[in-house]
Amino acid sequence: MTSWAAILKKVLGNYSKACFNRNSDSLLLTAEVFQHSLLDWYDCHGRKDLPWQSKPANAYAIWVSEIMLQQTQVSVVIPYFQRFMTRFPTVQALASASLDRVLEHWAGLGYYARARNLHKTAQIINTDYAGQFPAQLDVLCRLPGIGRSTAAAILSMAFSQRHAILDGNVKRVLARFYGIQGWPGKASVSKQLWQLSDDLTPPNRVADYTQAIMDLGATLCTRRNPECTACPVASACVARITKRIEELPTPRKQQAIPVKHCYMAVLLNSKSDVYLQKRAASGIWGGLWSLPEHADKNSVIEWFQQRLVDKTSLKWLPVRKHTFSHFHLHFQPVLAQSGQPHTISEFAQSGWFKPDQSQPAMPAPIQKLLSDIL
DNA sequence: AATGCGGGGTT
DNA sequence: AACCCAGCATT
Repeated sequence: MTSWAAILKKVLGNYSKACFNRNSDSLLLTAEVFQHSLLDWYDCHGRKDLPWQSKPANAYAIWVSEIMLQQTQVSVVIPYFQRFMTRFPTVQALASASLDRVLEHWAGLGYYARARNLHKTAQIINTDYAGQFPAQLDVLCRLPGIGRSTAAAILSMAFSQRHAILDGNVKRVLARFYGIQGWPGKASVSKQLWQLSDDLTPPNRVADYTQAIMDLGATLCTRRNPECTACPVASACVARITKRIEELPTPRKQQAIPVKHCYMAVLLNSKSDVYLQKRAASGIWGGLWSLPEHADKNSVIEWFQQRLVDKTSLKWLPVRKHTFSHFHLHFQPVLAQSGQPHTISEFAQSGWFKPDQSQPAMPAPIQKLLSDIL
């Protein structure tokens, strides 16, 4: 008897009873009320001038923005988006650029597989689809870096196709509105939320609706201290009615994250260029340029000795800490100046770089280290 | 079904 | 220090 529909009927005084009388299907009815309330709110308070919003819609810009916005906040994305679109204004420009150039424009955003997938997908669209976005959900979903939610977002916002999305904002809004318990990463919970998102997605104004429900989650229905007093659907929100706003959506069970230790070799030549290696394509900082990494002290010392740097001239700098989503990294930079030009060939690509330039693409903590010490 | 993958922001 | 954020790919 605490079903959502029962609660809704009790509290839904301010939305017209005519709606209830007109249709006996409470779910369908609810969807219509929800859509109308949300779209009215969007017309007054939604965001309509983000850099990737244009009339007519630019599918390329929407795609790039959607990838950048994965696990990344709007305010962080905007300057990256501007620079990226200036340098790669079209899918053709992106497809014909080198991966290194793309990564340079991504450095600092994190989740670098997104940039590699973006580049790969640009080439696929350019060659297999004549530069035009495939406008079918299942086709889009097969492209690297595009999952169900991102595909639905592109198709709804760029092509006005009716598809439901389920990003972090929508998960939070729906988990609260329907009082759905359980971590949304769990398959059964995710399945429920996808069903509800699809139930609510309207056949008309779907582009506005998609933006509206994300705006609601991003600006009012925030993780902490949501502004329920300004929310267009607050009167029917189960979490609000049952005072469970702070508990929903259920957070994932957090486990202690490990600390990993390593050394980073900072080798300078006579011109004070720094020696960098290109990292493997997969794993942490995949494809980026970074300092030679060593697991233990002996390994660093040996590495420097091979380059004619004596053990006694090494400068052991203070340990620096960086936190990833799944582990802490404590790394100690080891600084030395080499009298000789370095000629030993490596498995990885390597070279000397001016530390004060934006090239090549470096991880943020390495960039920070070099700017601090050089 | 669970894990790997960054970095910036907030509290 | 803990937690969050316009997810997806891999295993």
